[in-house]
This record gives sequence, C-alpha cells and structure tokens, in this order.
Amino acid sequence: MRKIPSEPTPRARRARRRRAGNGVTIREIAREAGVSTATVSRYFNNPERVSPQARDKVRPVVERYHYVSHGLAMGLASRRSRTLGLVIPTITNSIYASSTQAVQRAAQQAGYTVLVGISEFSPDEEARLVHRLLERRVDGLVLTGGTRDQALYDKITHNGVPFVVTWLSTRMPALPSVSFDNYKAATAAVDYLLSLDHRRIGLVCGRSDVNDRARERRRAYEDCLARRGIAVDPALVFERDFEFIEGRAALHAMLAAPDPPSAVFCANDIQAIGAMAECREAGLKIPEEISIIGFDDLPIAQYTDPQLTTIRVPAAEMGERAAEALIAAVKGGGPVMPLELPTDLIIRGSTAPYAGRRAAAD
Amino acid sequence: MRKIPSEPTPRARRARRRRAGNGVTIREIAREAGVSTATVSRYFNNPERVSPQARDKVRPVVERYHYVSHGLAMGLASRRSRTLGLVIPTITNSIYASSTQAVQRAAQQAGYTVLVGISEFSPDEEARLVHRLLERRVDGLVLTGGTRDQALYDKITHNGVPFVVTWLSTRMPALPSVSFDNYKAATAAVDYLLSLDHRRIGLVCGRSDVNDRARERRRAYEDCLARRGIAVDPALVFERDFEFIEGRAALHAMLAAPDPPSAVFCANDIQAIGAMAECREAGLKIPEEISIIGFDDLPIAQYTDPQLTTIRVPAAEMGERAAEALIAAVKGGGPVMPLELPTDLIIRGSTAPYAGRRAAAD
DNA sequence: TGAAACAATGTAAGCGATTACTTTCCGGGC
DNA sequence: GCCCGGAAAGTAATCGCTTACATTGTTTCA
Repeated sequence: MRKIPSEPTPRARRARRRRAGNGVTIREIAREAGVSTATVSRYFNNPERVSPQARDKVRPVVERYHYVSHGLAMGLASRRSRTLGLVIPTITNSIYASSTQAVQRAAQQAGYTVLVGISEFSPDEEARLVHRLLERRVDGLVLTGGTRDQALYDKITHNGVPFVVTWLSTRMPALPSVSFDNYKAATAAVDYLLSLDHRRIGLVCGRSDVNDRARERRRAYEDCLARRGIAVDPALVFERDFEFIEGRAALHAMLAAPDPPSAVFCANDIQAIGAMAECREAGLKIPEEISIIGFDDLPIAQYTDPQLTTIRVPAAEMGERAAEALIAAVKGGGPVMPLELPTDLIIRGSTAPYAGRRAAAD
Repeated sequence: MRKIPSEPTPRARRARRRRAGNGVTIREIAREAGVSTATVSRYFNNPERVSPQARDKVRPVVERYHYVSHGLAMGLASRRSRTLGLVIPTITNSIYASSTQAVQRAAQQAGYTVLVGISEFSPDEEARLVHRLLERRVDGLVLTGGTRDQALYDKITHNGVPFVVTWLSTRMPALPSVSFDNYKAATAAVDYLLSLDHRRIGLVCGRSDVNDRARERRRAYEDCLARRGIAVDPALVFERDFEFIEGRAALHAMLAAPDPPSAVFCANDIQAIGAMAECREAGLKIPEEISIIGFDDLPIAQYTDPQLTTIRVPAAEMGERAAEALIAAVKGGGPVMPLELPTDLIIRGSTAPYAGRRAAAD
C-alpha cells in the first residue's frame, strides 16, 4: 500500500554505516591480495584451480588478518552446511555416550561439525529438535531408535535431508539404518543360559511399551523359552526403567517368589548390576547359586565382582558407520544402505552351569 | 583484466534456472499471504509487532506449506546464529556427559542449538574445533578446563564471541568461568581421612603435567599432609590416567610397599573403584583394613560394595549455569561473571576410622 | 482543527560467501 | 598468420532472510 516512490529514490541510503561487523570478509582479503573474491574462494575450496602465483598472493593476507570464513554465508551460498545433526535420547547413559562420541569423531574427521539434540526420551521434544536441526540446514541427520511418527520421516524427506537410524530394533519397516539385531542378541543371551541347563530363568527388561529395543529383547526371551517348551512365568518377568535400583527391586521380588529363578537375563547392564547387588544382599553366591547375564557390555561390567557376563553391543561402531554412511550419502547423493552389525556374547564370571535346586529357604 | 563489457550487457542472464531448491521461502509465503516479507519475518520474530489480521493471513499459509525457515540465511542477515559451541575432552566419561547434557538442556530450553566438539584431550584438536565453531558463527562458546594457549583466547575474543570456561581449577588467571574449587574439594577429602586418624595416606591422581585439575588435587593432598607435619612419601603417590586399571595398578604397587597406607585418596571415582578391586583381591577388608575415598560421585559410586565415599562435583549444575550465563551474555552483551559452585563430601561405606596397624604381612 | 505521536506495513539494501558465465591469455597445429 | 582449446581469473547474480527507513492511516491532545 504505497505509491510509486517519489521520483529521485534516495540513493544516499547507501551511506548505511557499517555495523560493529568486526571480522574481515573475503572481499577485503581479495582486495588486499589484488585478486577477485572468486579466486580467494577457490583458494579455500579448490586450491588446485588456482595458480601457484595467486596462492602466494592470497596466503600471506589470509594469515595476516587471521581470516575466519563465515560458515553461514558459505552454507547459504553453497547450500551445504557441512553440519550433521544427531538426535539422541540421553548421553548420561554411557552406551549412548559411546555411539555419540563415535559419530562425532567420524564427522569431525570428515570436516563436519555435529549439532546435537537430546530428547530425554520425549517424542515431542524429538520432533521439536528435528525441526530445529532442519532449520539449521544440517546436511544429514542421525536418529536414534525406531519409535516415531511417519510424519516426522516425511518432514525430513520432504526437506531433502538424508538420514540414518541407529539403535533400531529389527522388524521395523525398511528404513535407512545402521544397527544390530536386538532379537538375535537377546536370543544369544537366553540360549546361553539354557545351554548351562538353567530352566527357571527370570527376565528384567526395559518397558516394552515405549522402547522398541526392550520389546525385541523380551520377545526373544519368550521365544527361546517356548522353543524349549518352557512356559513363561509372569512372576519372573519384570519391566522397569533401565536403572540400578529397578534391577534390584526386580530381583527382590523374584527371590521372594515360591520358586525363584536359577538364572536371570537382564536386558541392560545397569539393571544386571542392581540385580547382583540384591543377590549379594540376599546372601546368594554368584554364579554358584544364581547366574546373571547383562546386556550392553558397559565398561563397568568389567569392574564388578564377579565380572558380568553380557552381550556386547557395537555402540561405537554403529555411530561411526552411521556417520560415514551419511556423509557418503551427502556427497554421493546415493541412498543409505541398511547395515546390520554383529553382537557378541561376552562370557565372564557371573554365569555358571545350573547346580541343582537350592535348599528351599522359603 | 577485462575490458568494459560489450555494450549490451547480456541481461538475459537473469534467466538463470532455479536450482533444485526445494523448500518454500519467506517470499513465497509472503506473496501467498498477501503481505510483505518483512511482515512474515516479524510474524516469526516479533509477533507482537504484527496485527492480528495479518497473523491470520500468514498462519494458514505457513502451515499449509510446512514452512521451515532457513537458519543460515537468518543467521547471516541477523548476525545471530542461535547456536552455542561446546568443546569437551570426552563424553564417555560420565562426569563430562552430565555437564554436557546440562549445557544442552539449558540451551535447548532457551531456543539455542549446541554444536559439540570433542577434543579427546588434544590441545591441537581443541584449537581446530574452536576455529571450526567460530566459522560456524556460534553466539557463544563453552570451554572445558584451563590448559590452553593465550592465543586461542585471543582468537575467540577477537571474533567477538563471548565464552565461559567450565571445569577450571582455581588459581587460573581471571577468566569468565563457572567452576568449582578443585583444591578446596580435594582438601575436604584428605582432611576427612586425617580426621579419621589416618596418617599413612596414599594418593592416586591424574597426570598433573597435562591436567590442571589433577594438579590442584595433588597440591591439596600435599598441603594437607604438610599442615599436619606429615612428609609426603613418593612411594604412596601415583599419577596415572583416570582409568580403572590404573587405580588397580597403583594400589598393587602401594600395597607391596614396606609400609603400606591405611587410607587412599583417589582423585577420581573410576580409579577408586579400581583401587577397591585390588584391595579385595589382596584380601583387605574395606573399610576395616583400608579406607578408600574417591572424587566425582559418579552414579556408579553407589553401586559398589561397599558404597564409595567420595566428593560430589556439581557437574550438571556447572553445565547449566555456564549455558545460562553465556546466553545472558549473548543477549545482554554484558560480561560473564566468574562463578564458583560448592562441592560436597559424601560419606558412604568405604571409609572408617584408623584401626591401628595391620600385622605386617610383608 | 491541526500537528505530533504512534502503529502497521512495505521497500529494498545488505549479510558474506559461491559459482555460472565471460573474458583474457597462451600455446599449438596447419 | 589464424583459429581453436584450455587454463586462470574476473564479474556479478544469487542464496533466503533481517531490518533501517519510508509511507500511510489513526489517534491523541492542546
């Protein structure tokens, strides 16, 4: 709602004062070096396209001014931010810390910086973080776990950002992922206990209603028992948060049952350590009187007494591979291929063959 | 080196084809809504400066197109990236994970995103990361520890970026910091052992030549003993990496000494847990025969048997306060005020009064 | 009643790079 | 001597926003 601007458009406007803008720009470097901005830009991004003479003119100027290029402008003009986004539920759990650190390392090595978002297990917060990372124009996105609305995937795809999902339990729709098979891994744990002749086997697990990894591990437990014709006893199955205290509480309940287990599969090392603490409290010898097996192989699993038998999860490798795959996709434009990494059964001191039924104390 | 462009400068050049540029821009939103780009911009950044009628015109269009604003362009134009940088040596050590997560949480709440760099304790890598973060035009920077060249501080300052140092041992030059006093904290630990009548006290510490926090803790140990007129016995002092195995090795050596200690101050919980493992191995009862005190109060300190007496360090609070202070500085332009947070002595089961000299087994 | 103050909106000049095109310079091949 | 091709360097048009100013319509107040 404005008329044609009065004839002589005030061009004196040009006289805008420079804002505080400290920091030299590529233009000043160019002027000082006696070349064009294009040459300076090439000097940084395609040195081989610049003659040695020109390089010798630019280099000293860049150094003299301690030139720091403007990443936002670069990103805007080149439409590549050289930034990767990572959304993770938490990093205080050291298993996620490992994969996060691995993502970081791989990204840093390839010249990428990582924008990290921590969702604290909240889907809403995760969605908000993804939006923020898309705004920041990350070149690629690493997601954690497979429980989220299709709409979020659509949004990411719609923005043309490649992504890869880590810590994905299998059985999920075909997503670009770098992960391991929770079902297989948990099967290895339970089968190992069965192979030691245990038949009363307890389960301490994460909440399978909100955590797809927990769900897969529980499913594996049930299937293993079923294959041996053993009925699942609800009194031996506990779903709790992945906390020390929860593992302890679960064991407390189990040991009070009429027919307590001779072995327990804990779907997480922290819970397993809680379980061991409770057994010790109850006067049970590990592994002579009860076997405990964990999941994750946290560093701490080696520091317990006895050391914890557990399933090693390829956390660091997963992060590394995810970042690499993503960077390859960013550069090459190709899709990310799903990748499944192996897990290992690490046998240590907390498990032993079934030694017959204890004298019933109860 | 180019002549005056031939008379009719090809203005047909305008016909540049649009690149793949998926993603609607603010201009299209504006056109569609029948307002100017300025109004749309205000709609997002200063809604109160836009009339309700205009808001009602813009909102539906924004939603219909699932508009995601372009953070790089925003940052370039407004010269605020709404991004904070964090450089940390590692996050696999859960004490750093806590402070990192706290920084994240505070930043996210204030609408900032965090660019994380992991230096793996390398000063060179740290310098490289800082450069990268400055390029990305972070609005503020959180650094960890106080061991770095003045030149790096100069570079940050020169780029006009406010910063704050966490995990700074005291006795450092006046830097904007949010930290706690390592010397005081360690003094509390050693004094506590002394108050239990221990006089032969060992020290297991980080490497004081590369880690200023370790240095302060060692200095506190030495001063405490000196105040009581106790000479420091080099046979009881070990500087090792902050690892389980190192704590174990240190205790192995100490216990083999002619006059072994009745108490040990480990400047890190992981080392303390290693120390406990070694004592157990050697058949020593904790705390009856030897007292162990740690430092950090990692979650794991509660899971050991006995539970570990230690010094609680305000890791999370430090991260939170650092981020908040930085954001305040970014907004207000004021300087960051140094802040010192308190530490606590957490008395648990791994320490007890001196019970007289053990029968010399050696 | 008119001037001043204010509120809402529009215009368009950047922000600091990148990069598609152009131009210039040189060396060969015929 | 002339034409062609390739290498090196320059020109200037974006990239998608923000925001200083300008403009216009409304109050408010003396």
